[in-house]
Amino acid sequence: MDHAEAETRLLDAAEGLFYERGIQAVGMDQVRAASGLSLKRLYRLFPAKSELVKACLDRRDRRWRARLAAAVGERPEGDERVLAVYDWLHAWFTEPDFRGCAFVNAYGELGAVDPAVADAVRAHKRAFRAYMAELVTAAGHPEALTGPLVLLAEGAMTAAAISGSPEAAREARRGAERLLGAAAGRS
Amino acid sequence: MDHAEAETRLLDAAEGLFYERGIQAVGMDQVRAASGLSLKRLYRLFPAKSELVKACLDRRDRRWRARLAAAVGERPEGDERVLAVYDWLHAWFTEPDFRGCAFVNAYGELGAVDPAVADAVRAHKRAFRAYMAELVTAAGHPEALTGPLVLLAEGAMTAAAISGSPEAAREARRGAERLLGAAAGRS
DNA sequence: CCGGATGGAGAACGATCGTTCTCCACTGTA
DNA sequence: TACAGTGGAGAACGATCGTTCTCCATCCGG
Repeated sequence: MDHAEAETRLLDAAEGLFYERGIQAVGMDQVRAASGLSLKRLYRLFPAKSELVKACLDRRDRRWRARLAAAVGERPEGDERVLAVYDWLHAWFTEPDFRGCAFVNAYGELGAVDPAVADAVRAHKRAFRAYMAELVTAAGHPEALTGPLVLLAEGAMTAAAISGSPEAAREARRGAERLLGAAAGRS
Repeated sequence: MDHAEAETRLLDAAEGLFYERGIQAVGMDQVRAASGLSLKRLYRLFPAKSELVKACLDRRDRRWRARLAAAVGERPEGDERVLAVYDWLHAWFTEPDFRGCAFVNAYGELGAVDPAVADAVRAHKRAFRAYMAELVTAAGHPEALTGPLVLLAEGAMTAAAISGSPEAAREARRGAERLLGAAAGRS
């Protein structure tokens, strides 16, 4: 197993466990067992748990935004692309292992105690907001609509996690349709 | 110091520390030091940390909803009362020690690992949603508006926590005004 | 076949944490 | 003054965790 594959396996295992059970609740030995690597190799790749956490968050940020952008990109330009965000959220919430926004979870757990985590979370949310602003202005709406639209998405993530139902995405979409003027909405 | 005062001091200290730094990051000895109680007395009041955590969440739920209801009750009936929620959120976000919704934080940290925490969080959010539904229908709006209005508030809590700015409450209010039909809004 | 390096398995270490226990100072009573 | 009982301070215990170290099997060039 070469360096790149080891790192991938490690990040896959760590990210999955951290997301499923919480970061502090997962020991490095469980990460080792799930990744199949030896503890020595694990610590050569990431000399401390905090660096492994940061690497997981960074990779998840890139993947999450890429998946969102891919789903949005399939829709025609305009309001449809804004609303596609909520449809993608619904698909995400429906995944069996969905447990909320990993960044919100990490912030609640470690934001006050680990500045690197807090920074990563802020950067992720800032990037999401910037992306939404692009979609909103590209659809010809005033940028001031971005705030509420972001909050609907944000609220849907935590509401879906806590309630265990993807319905919040539908509610968020209905709210977004109304905010946008209910012109291009489907349902 | 009698039983009731000891319990109050303990819950005050524990809730403050848990909220400020996260639950797992605070040791029972720090709770003891902050409360001024002895470890023996502390464990007589709550035989385990998990029960102390649950008591903190329960008390915080009652106080949080009472404070919200008090602020809302000062406004005239109708849309004003719905919008008062967001104004109260803004005041809350502005408090110097604001660090997001304690229930969302607790859920991210322990929801997957402590069912009592998960239950308390679900109950809190359910109660908030029911309260919003009351305000929405009392103002003569269809109940279907409750979902998006709740999500705006929910999203504002986490956005304000992560960004460190209370501005999200203003954005949520503007979104809510638009959802309600922009009839009774102020700004 | 051999010697040295590599890496894996897992024991070991030091710190921390939740919880319990020990010891003692103090109180109220006769 | 003697004494039983209460409660506080903090040591102690056992478990867990992040991290490092030890030991051994395996491989490779000669």
